[in-house]
Amino acid sequence: MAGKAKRKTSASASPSSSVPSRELVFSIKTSKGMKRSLRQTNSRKRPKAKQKIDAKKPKKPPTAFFYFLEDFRKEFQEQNPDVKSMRDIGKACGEKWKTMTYEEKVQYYDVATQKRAEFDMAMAEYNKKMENGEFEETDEESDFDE
DNA sequence: GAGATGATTGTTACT
DNA sequence: AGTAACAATCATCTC
Repeated sequence: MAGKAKRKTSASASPSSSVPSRELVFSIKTSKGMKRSLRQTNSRKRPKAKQKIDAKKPKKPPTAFFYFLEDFRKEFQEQNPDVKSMRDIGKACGEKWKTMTYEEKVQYYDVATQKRAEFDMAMAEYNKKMENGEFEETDEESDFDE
């Protein structure tokens, strides 16, 4: 296990240090709600929630919020067995998420950041294969000989 | 009965 | 630079 921290991205968590003050450059600004607003304005177009089975393209890793959801959901169900759907939980989770402090959220951000690193590598490999022509994802000219 | 949806925020890719 | 779409999950809804 020698330091495998090969991330050169801005994240560079550098957890090896005691990290008294995790200098994470997360852009947690108050300018949130904007994106959602746009989506809502345009109406979230969701043709199908069914995820496609694109084994070639690396799926997007769950965000910090989702990790928090996973943990929060368990506790939430215990405290609120009446609540069932994830929708209700999501609302409660989102509300609490906003109340959470940076330090509390940073835990999940850190996990998400690592996942992002893997995703980045997976994407790099995916792109690399693409160059090799392993996959013909691009529907430029599917008619090869037909 | 089986498929689709809705709700939450965050991240990513594309234009 | 900004927007559109998708990531997990499951009760509920629709046909």
